[in-house]
Amino acid sequence: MADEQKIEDKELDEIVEHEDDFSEWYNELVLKAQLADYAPVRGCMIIRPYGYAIWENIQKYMDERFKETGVLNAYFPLLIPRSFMEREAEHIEGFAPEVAWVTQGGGKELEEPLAIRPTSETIIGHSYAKWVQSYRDLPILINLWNNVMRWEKRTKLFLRTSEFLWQEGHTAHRTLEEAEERTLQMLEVYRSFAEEDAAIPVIKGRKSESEKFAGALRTYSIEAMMGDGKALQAGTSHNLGNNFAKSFDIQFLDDDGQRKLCATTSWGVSTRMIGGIIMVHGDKKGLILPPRLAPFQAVIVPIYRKEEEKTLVMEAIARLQKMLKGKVRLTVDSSDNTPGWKYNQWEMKGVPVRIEVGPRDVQNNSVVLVRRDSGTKEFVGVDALETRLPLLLEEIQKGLYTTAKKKLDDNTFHAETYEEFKKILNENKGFVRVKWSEDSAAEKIIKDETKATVRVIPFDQPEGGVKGNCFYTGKPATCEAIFAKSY
RNA sequence: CGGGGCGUAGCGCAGCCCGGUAGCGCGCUUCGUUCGGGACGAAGAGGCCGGAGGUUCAAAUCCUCUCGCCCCGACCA
Repeated sequence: MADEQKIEDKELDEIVEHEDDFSEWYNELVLKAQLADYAPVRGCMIIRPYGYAIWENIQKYMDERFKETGVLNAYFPLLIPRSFMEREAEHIEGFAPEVAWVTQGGGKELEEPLAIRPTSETIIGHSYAKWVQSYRDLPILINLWNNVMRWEKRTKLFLRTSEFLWQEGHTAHRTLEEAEERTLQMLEVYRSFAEEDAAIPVIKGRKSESEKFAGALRTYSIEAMMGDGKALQAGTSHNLGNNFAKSFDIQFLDDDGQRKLCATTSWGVSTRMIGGIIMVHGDKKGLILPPRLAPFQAVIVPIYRKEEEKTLVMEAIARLQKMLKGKVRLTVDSSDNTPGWKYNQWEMKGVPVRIEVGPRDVQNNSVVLVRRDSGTKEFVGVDALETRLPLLLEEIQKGLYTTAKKKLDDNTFHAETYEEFKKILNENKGFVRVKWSEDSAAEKIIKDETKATVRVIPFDQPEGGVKGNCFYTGKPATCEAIFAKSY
């Protein structure tokens, strides 16, 4: 009887098998790993310290990369006058349905409603117009770390919330070519961040007409494959051409004496990235964090029976902490839970390495290292730990990327015909690569019938151009595109 | 906005059909024994049963109206 009860409780407590119900697995994991919690206001989320620490690491690595390219941080206001929003026709059309408006202030109806920013292109445009007089004022390279609000109809923690944190970069340039170059440069920053720091392999490419940013000339993105085969847009970079410069009158006098319009760009990555990390690397035991972004890269679990043992073990741990300080982000779980409980807890939280220190280890002057990704155990002498642990973290970082890359490759299929395309979508989970004629009407029909959309038109195209016909329209293909269901 | 589920202790739920002093598990507190893969015993603390109206001697339970949340679709970083 007692045993039966125990088994039941254990099952209750375990996360849903993630193959069975990926969505439920995801929700439970976010809550149980204490990354985030639901907020009192529908669609909003509370990011808890453990989740926020991941975001801080993301910020740190991205910010370094931005600054290397000459970008500086600034802050722009949360509230944007309605008239600003309406200046760029496509922009307001695209965003109108999801803007939240402030209509009252100080107990009085406002003369002009204020939008809570869904993105800052318009208010940026207003300032850039003031700041730019001469070609000597260009380029302007600014990034904002802020929050934005979009009244989403259906929300999911980290992936799509009404309010989310992100960075939005906004640049202004002398020529269209320079803007294009910057757009691609930032896309490459995103790729390198995703692949090197988040260990998420991505496909770089261009968005289709229907998927591009409202008001952009061209939108580029990095697309990642989640554990259930769906696509996640992990970052976007937009070449806005002269569109916003026209609407906001961002002009300068060039060295040939001509007044010219600036070309602008914008680019963003959000807390959605955290959702991506969860869905790419997580397993049935919980989260697996890439060492570079993990709040704790290793957790020390002390093991002891008697008080004397405890003293010895804790002393040994204090020495380890001292030795590893500044080299590895470390935490010690000295709570009075049992070791088994701690193992499970920290596996749930995705800490890359567990360090076990017990009486036997103290006696041997060694520790046990356990990898979160593979579960592999190794015994390491205390003296070797200082060099071995950082190396192990590097191995895990690479291993996570390699595993994810293999999964991406293995689950990217090719289809020649629409029949084949539908068959793949029914029987497999993943991306389908096809020859494509970039026909927007056809894209809409395909979406209605299969829920799959053009995620990206990869930069990586066949040499010498695409030969053959579109898998759907039969017209001559203009590119190869990747279709998938998406978040 | 459509379809489906659900609001009872911090969390997960039972009780509701058939009205009669609010229960279980986890967690929490204290003490003791434990501790190398989710320990055990004992003693405790904790609830306007989402809200408002009704019916009734009596409502978590029946009726009406509301509010909120989650999931699935249309919209999206």
